[in-house]
Amino acid sequence: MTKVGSNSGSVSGDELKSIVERIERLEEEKQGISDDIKDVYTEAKGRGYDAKVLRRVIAARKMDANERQTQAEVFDLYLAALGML
Amino acid sequence: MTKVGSNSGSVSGDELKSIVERIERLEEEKQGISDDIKDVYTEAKGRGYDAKVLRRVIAARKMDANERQTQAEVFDLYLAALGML
Amino acid sequence: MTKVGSNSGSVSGDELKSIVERIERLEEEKQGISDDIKDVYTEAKGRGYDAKVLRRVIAARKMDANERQTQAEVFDLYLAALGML
Amino acid sequence: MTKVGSNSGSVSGDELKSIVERIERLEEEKQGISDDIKDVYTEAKGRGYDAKVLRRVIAARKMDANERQTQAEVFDLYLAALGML
DNA sequence: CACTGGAAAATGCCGC
DNA sequence: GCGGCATTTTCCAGTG
Repeated sequence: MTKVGSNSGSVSGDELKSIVERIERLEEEKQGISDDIKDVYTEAKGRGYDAKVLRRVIAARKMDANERQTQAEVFDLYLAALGML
Repeated sequence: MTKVGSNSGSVSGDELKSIVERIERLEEEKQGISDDIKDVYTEAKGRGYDAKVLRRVIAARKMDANERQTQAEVFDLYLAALGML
Repeated sequence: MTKVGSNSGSVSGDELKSIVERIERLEEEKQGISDDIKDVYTEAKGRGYDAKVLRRVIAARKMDANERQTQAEVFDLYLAALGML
Repeated sequence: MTKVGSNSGSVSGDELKSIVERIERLEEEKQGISDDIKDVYTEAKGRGYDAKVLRRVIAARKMDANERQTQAEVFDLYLAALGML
């Protein structure tokens, strides 16, 4: 049951306000970082890199090496089954 | 575990092909409808309507149809606690 | 300028309604097909296929063969430059 | 054309590495903040708040801050034409 | 033809 | 553990 339900229609404005503001503050920071990331991609693009591929590289690095290998194998297996290899 | 893992590296090409083709067929149809929608927007634009606003009207109506009031009481209560009402 | 702007605040309700309803009708159909696609993925999963990889296979097939090859080469090139190959 | 295409198959590992690492660093920070946000929601939940509603409150405030009234006149006009006001 | 903004897809999370 | 939902990310069309 929620706080709302458990106290008959009254909520501490201060407590709630604090929570909301903390979240909003964090989301601002997060947005700032997202913007920074975007900037780096833009810069990379300016230097001649292909942003799309760059994203795939980052994603690949994030993946555990073994997992990556496994997925690649399954992928090829499916292509082979479809006669595409 | 995936099919791949469970049968030592072999996949029925026919079954997979059937699945893939069904999906591709459906995606084609879907694309066709997307094109139709785009056509309507284009036509509307030709008649002087603002496509951007049109989209917002559609979105608003969808929200209407769905819930619009779901959880609204609790929501208003929170807004009130924040001094926003 | 939009229709709205060009006729001093009046819009033909019938014409607009027709447009909106046509779009909504099409979007319903589209949603239905999306649901169908989801069903096929669910079924495939039930048969042991890895849905994630399946999506990649579909995407690969959609891509022009040459373009795919090019992207793969660039991808490997980047990995090599990073000492990951 | 990408850097790749323009230099016959070779990419400066150092430059690329720098770019990739900057992005990865930023994404780490971003993830950390996401975790912080999640923590706040968890804490709020522990105090009896409904996380789902909280999210809607935050979203509503964001819309407030942004525009809320952008294009609203045209929008209302269309709604009126549709008999929705 | 690059950029912005909006739609679509994919991923991840939370609940049962 | 799985399905549904919300968020995030990716893609694409419209615009200057």
